[in-house]
Parts: sequence; structure tokens; C-alpha cells
Amino acid sequence: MKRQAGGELLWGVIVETEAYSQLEPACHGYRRRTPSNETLFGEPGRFYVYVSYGIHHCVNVVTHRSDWANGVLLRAAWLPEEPERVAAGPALLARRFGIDRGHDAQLAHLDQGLWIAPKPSALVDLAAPDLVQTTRIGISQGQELPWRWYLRASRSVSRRAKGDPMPRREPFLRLTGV
DNA sequence: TGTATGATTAAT
DNA sequence: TTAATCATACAA
Repeated sequence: MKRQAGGELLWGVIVETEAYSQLEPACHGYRRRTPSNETLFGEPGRFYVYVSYGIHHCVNVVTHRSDWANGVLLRAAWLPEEPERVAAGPALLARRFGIDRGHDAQLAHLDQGLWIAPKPSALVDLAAPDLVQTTRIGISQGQELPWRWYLRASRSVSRRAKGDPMPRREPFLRLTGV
């Protein structure tokens, strides 16, 4: 969720994530601590934002503990009242929420204007919460680890891998308020 | 300084 | 499947 400059709230439902750990080679903290991955080694609960392919931004939430690189990459979100797939991919998600390196190391907290909240059951009803666990994508090492999760029914997932179950036809989410 | 690489995306 | 595009890391 993001509180925008005009005071309006921008929000979406995270439908796809991947986990990264210092112990495996796909993680930015696998080799060494540098200025650009410093946040990943810092205290949990902050956003780690990195530049991808020199042109995109991707957002993680730092997890575990300080001096240990663990994080969860936010790969896709579904936004109400917006075209499907506007945030279907980590760089697209960052772009839609206007997140860049300026948000790196920022606390994921309401007070900071950018945060993550539990699904408000009064507003949103997950009709088909089936979670698919599968392998991560876009990496050359650590491909065997099944550390990617996404909501099966969401069409705003970045992409499906071979063998992954097909999406359901029914809407996966209902707006009951707003 | 110079070169290689990539947690991506859009187009083919 | 491939090209685009450049911050970052690392070698020299």
C-alpha cells in the first residue's frame, strides 16, 4: 500500500513472491556485502530496492535478521479497477507503485507512506486463495529451489512455469467494500 | 580505466 | 527466442 502525494491511497494485492537467502547463489547477498546490497544485510522489515538490468527497479522486503542477507522479492500484484497485469512482474510492480532506489532501506511501515498490510477482510475477499509453490524464474543458479509462490487464480502473476497448474476461471478476489 | 553480467521486459 | 540497455562489480 502507498500513500500518494495527493493523499490518495494506492493499493494492490501481492499475488507472487520469491524468497532469497544468503546461503544460495541466486541471492544478491551470496557473495559479498556492497553499497548496493547493504540493505539486504540490514535489519528486517525494510525495503531492499535494487536496479535490475540498469533500467528497472525491483522491491524486496528484508527478512530474518541483521548481518544476514534474507529477503522476499515482490514479483507481482493485482490492483483493483486497473487493467490486468499492470504489475505482473517485479519491475512492473515497482514502476506502478513509483518505487525506486530512493525507497531503499526505508521501513515498511504506515508512517513511511509505503507499507504492507494484512488483507482487510472487510474490503477484500479472497475467493480462491490456492497458493502454488514452484521454482524461481529469471535466475541461472539455484533454479532447483522451490522458493516461488503465487496465487493460482490471479491473472496478474508474471508467468507460469511448465507443469504449473492452470489458473482458475472464477474471479479470485471480490471487492466487498471500498 | 575497461569489460562482463543480469532476481527484466517488450517485441519477434 | 532475442534484443535493448546500463548500474554494478570486478579485473587490471
